[in-house]
Amino acid sequence: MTTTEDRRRQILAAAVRVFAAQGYEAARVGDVAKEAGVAYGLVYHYFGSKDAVLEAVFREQWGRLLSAVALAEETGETAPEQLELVVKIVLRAWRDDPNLVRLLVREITRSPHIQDELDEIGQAFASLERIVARGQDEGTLRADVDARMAAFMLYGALEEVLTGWVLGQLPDDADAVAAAEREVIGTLVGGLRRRAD
Amino acid sequence: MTTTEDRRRQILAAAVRVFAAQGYEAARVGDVAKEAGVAYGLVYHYFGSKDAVLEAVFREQWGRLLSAVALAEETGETAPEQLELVVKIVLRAWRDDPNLVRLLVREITRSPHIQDELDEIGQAFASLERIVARGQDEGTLRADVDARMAAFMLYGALEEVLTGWVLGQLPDDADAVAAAEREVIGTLVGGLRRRAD
Amino acid sequence: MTTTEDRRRQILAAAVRVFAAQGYEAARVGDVAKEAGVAYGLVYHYFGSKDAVLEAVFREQWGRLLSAVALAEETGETAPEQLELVVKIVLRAWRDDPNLVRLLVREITRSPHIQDELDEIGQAFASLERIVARGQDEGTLRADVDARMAAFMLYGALEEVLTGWVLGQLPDDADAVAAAEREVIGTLVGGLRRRAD
Amino acid sequence: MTTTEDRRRQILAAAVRVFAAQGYEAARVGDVAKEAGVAYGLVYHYFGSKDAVLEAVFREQWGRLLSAVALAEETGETAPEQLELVVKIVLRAWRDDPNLVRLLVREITRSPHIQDELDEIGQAFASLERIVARGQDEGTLRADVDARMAAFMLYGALEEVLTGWVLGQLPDDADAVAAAEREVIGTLVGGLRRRAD
DNA sequence: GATGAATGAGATTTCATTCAT
DNA sequence: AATGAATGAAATCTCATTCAT
Repeated sequence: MTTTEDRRRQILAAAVRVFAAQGYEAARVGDVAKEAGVAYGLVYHYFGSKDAVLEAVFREQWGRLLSAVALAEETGETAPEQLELVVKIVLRAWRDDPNLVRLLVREITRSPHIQDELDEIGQAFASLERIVARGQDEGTLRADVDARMAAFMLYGALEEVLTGWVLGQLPDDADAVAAAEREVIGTLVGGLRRRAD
Repeated sequence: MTTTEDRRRQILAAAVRVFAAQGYEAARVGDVAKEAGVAYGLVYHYFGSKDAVLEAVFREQWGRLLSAVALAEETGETAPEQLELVVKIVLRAWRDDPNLVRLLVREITRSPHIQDELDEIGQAFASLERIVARGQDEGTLRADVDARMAAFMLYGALEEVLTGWVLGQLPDDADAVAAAEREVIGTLVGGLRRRAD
Repeated sequence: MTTTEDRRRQILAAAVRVFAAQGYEAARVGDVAKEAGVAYGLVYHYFGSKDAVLEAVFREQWGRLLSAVALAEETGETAPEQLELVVKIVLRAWRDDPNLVRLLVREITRSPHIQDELDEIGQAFASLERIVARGQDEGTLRADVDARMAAFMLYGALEEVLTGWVLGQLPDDADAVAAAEREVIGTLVGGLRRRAD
Repeated sequence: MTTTEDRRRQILAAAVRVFAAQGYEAARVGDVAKEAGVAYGLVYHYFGSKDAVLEAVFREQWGRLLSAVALAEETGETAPEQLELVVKIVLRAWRDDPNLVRLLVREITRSPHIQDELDEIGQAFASLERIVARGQDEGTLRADVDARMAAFMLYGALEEVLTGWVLGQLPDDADAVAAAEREVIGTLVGGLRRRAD
């Protein structure tokens, strides 16, 4: 049963692999179909267009990551602790599904196709921004940094670490991933912390 | 005179504008030619292919930025001061040539075929990494962060700020740019500084 | 049914007509598609490129002729009789499919990129060579001619007669074709025959 | 002095080499210029077009060969002896200028560009045809072969031997060339000879 | 005469999308 | 639901020819 829904997921998972490997523009619809082991036209049966496939990946998969981030915001902890949690969530997503993360990282900020329609992305930034703002109110984060700017820096640093892993320019074994977590937290979150001085 | 080299630059400058406005994939060679005010085939006279145009932009324009970064390394100042200089150089490049920065930011991650050949980028990372390592030796930067990882975080944060400007998600008036400089320096370089505690 | 294979043949047959009429270089892929009554891209669906279409013509159509030649070799007859059979087969191919012969004659020498891959042609020469060599062993053919050289002369004479027909420089009505058969046999095969003197 | 005429010959000689190596269609005008060591545009200064270059090669170089053939016709000897002379002239031309012969052989019969304008080629055939016809009148050549057909067969056999040399499929050392002469004469001219029977 | 940059028509090829089965 | 042949617009690239210097 749910064969229909299974097929959909099967194609979506294949799309993640193919888009991650070749980039969205370079990937052909036929590559996705072949990777999924289904007929050419079936991609169009389930999704209306190539764009729609990418959008579905973003909406459905990115959502998983974003809802995790949203959960971090709900925690009763202090802002720095919430930021730490966000860093951990994002970096660990790499371990769970590197292809997905690779795709999100590569295409998300840059896809003219998508941007307008997907405010989920904006929500991630908004979420980070809110956490920072709250921290500034609480007095746990330095107040001389624009909250939105802080969110961008944090996202950028995370993205680049992921990119380093994606492109094999940074070691990505378990130890390195664990160390990266500590280092990003120490540097970024540390850099945002308000100090006694 | 040097008409030949001028023509080359003329086409390259047009390519930067067109690629920045439309994205590399979406831009047609004819658009570049028209923007440069030359005939279709002349682009192929100077560059062998559309790809080669992009590569030339990367190699030649990106090089200008990177050599500026390299100069920062030559300064006799302390590592944190050198890092501050790098941040200023990169962020100010936006003011000087937004189209170029927009292009570099948008396409560099997307072009797998370019990346390999362009070690200039690798050199920028190496430069940053060396500065950080020296700072750790001097005792001016915290030693519990891998130098290469630190370079990635710094680069990523800078890139994302630029991206924010490119996509209009961050304010980019003169004041905002000046403030961004202070904030990135405060957060990132600050986060890497060794503390008395 | 077998619609797929039919379509392939349909395009191939159209290609033979178009290439024969205009020459390979002058013919456009669109001409082939139009002649076949199919869309532009379908040619690329079945064959990967314009070159591949020509190669397919050579391999598949030329093969039919060559296998006929190979059959001549299997006959139990004497070498001169086998050579006569070969002459008849080749000259009659003109009557059966002038366009094909026109194409083969015009393009085969011109296509250096094709030649290497097509050993079918080499096999035709080898076949002729073997027949001649056997005739020399049998004592039915003169022994003071290199067998391979004899094969080349025979092939060349046949090709030129076909070329004469193709280009309208030799009469090609039924009588002329019948006469040509006798004359080529009389001259070439006769010239190779061992004589009592 | 005659610098002008020298330049012309220099370009023509380069064209022979380039056309022979790549084929006329595949060769680019720039290749000819580079091979000649002159500027691109100079080819157009001396010859009006790419076609005109080929035509000049045919007219001027082919003429040398044809006039030699014409001389054979003037000899007072019998037809078979004249044919032998023609065979020798053609095969020895290979030794003198293989590239030229390669070009003539490859393109002459097949160039749609040229054919109409160049009746020199027709004259070669006409010359051969006349020799054969005279031989039939004299009673030295068999009368049951159409004279024009005989000319075609002879030309074709010669062409294929040359092609064999061109493509390296037949040995072309001095001994082989000498043997080829005897063999072609023995077979072709022998095949056309009238016999006592 | 000599140069080679400049032109642009025209060719091949790609690939998202449609649609008959 | 599933298939994959069929379509054709649109892109890249080639190269003979022109022309200003």
